[in-house]
Amino acid sequence: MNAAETQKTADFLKALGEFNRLSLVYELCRCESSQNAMCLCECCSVDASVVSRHLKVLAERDIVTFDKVGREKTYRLNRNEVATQLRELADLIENKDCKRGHHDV
Amino acid sequence: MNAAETQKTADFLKALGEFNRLSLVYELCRCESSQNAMCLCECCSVDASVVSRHLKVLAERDIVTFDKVGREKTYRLNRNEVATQLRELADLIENKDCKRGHHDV
DNA sequence: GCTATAATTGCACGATTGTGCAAATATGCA
DNA sequence: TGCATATTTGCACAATCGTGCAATTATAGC
Repeated sequence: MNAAETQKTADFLKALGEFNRLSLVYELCRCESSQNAMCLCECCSVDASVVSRHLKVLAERDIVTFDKVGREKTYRLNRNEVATQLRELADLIENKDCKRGHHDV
Repeated sequence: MNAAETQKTADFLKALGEFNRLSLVYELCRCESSQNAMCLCECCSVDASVVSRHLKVLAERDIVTFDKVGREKTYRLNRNEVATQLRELADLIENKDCKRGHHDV
């Protein structure tokens, strides 16, 4: 596990590991269709600018994707990608394959 | 998903979502046996006090457990618990069961 | 064109966080 | 008892982060 990969995984987890951002993810999880930011604002009681910034962080980590329709941006959760990343980490931690190779740097 | 649960999950992810802490987790992942903090220090180039604090955070979130043997504390990764939490989140996000219940607060 | 709405950006602020160093504490061993 | 080693704690500091507000940009509709 090199440093760059570790950093990338840490950034991914950190993006999810904040209350309002995780709330946004849960909110998007509940929605079958894409949602614009104004709609998502309602799920966490913060300013629209804050939601905008949180969504940007989530998008940077590929946790959400958006389409621009008119003046709105509609966001959707990258369900498969996020779930896959979490499961890969779970597999690594549960250790299917790394117990033997001690200190194989 | 109530606020307390959301906060708990966010705290768990935040604990994993820091470079040196995740490095410690990976290091423990590589080790079949428990490791004391001094040994773990070697995997991230920071002061022993920093490692001590990071391990405390990981222990608070039940990511690692420790035994005290003499003046040493030996840490081990809670593989199953951590993997389970990650998989549960993955399942939730991939949405086996919540798509229908819109706004079921 | 003008106005209303959606979203972003700049700025400021307080809170939290990661860190190193030195001191303190705890324990093993001679 | 005294010294060495493992770990924690107190302190300080810089950096990051989450936030609100006001201003700005982008776009739809009149």
